Amino acid sequence: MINIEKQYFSLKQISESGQCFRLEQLGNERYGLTALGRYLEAQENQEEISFFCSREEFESVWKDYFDLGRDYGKIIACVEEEDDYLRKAVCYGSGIRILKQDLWEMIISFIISQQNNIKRIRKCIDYLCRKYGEEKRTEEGKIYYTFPSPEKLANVPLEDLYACNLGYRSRYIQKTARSVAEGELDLRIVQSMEYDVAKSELLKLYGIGEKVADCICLFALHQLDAFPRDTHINKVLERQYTEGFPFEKYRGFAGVLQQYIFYYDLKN
DNA sequence: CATCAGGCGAGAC
DNA sequence: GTCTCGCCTGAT
Repeated sequence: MINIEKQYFSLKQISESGQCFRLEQLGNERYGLTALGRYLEAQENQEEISFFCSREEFESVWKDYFDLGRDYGKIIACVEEEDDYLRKAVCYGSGIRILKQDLWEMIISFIISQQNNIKRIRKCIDYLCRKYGEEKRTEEGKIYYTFPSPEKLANVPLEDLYACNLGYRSRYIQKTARSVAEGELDLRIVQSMEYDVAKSELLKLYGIGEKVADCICLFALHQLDAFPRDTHINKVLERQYTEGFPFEKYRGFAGVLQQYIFYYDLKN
């Protein structure tokens, strides 16, 4: 078991912020995360978070996944004094971090997210994993399912995708899975591209537009300049930033601020 | 019963 | 380039 001081780190807020759909609350302070082909349980109280894994696994996998090498206090400190709205937002969601999630999983997850709510997105992804993912078992006997590969999803008949309640996104998922499986887009190469280049490559995939491409850049590629604009964010920008959001002042981490704003708006 | 959820592609202009 | 429209499904 590994204990982490809970400064700028809240599993509850990360889970609720809607960037990760497979981090679920199991009990009052207990969380389960399925990611990177693994399963991790964690416990969170006021002061600290306990990870139930070895020191080695924590150091080699989860430390990077949770972006623990970055000082989010420094980002929060950059928020302008006179921007009351943003100061309230970062204060309210100060435990949010931007995770480094799997690229393929984020591509499909955020295709599913369009015109959809978090509860149903989770349900769809869970169903896809149970049906087409690989069944695994932890040492403690917990059964979990990995995220299905591009090859696997490419071969699922359209009607079976519809049966997963994916709706019109079924066609997007099938076409995108086939594009990736056939090597039209090499995901390993996308990982090392500049933000603008990676985004334009993602936009070529069927079912991926501006908003979804930015979500993928932010939550998988860790391109912190990506600033996904959904209906909520657009309303906030119209309401709070009639002169325009000061992107130039927050270069290099505007996407993190987007998450604070999204979360604050979602919960208030 | 209507409306809306973290949009997108296709077609018109 | 910009605009409009239709789209699966479940919750309210």
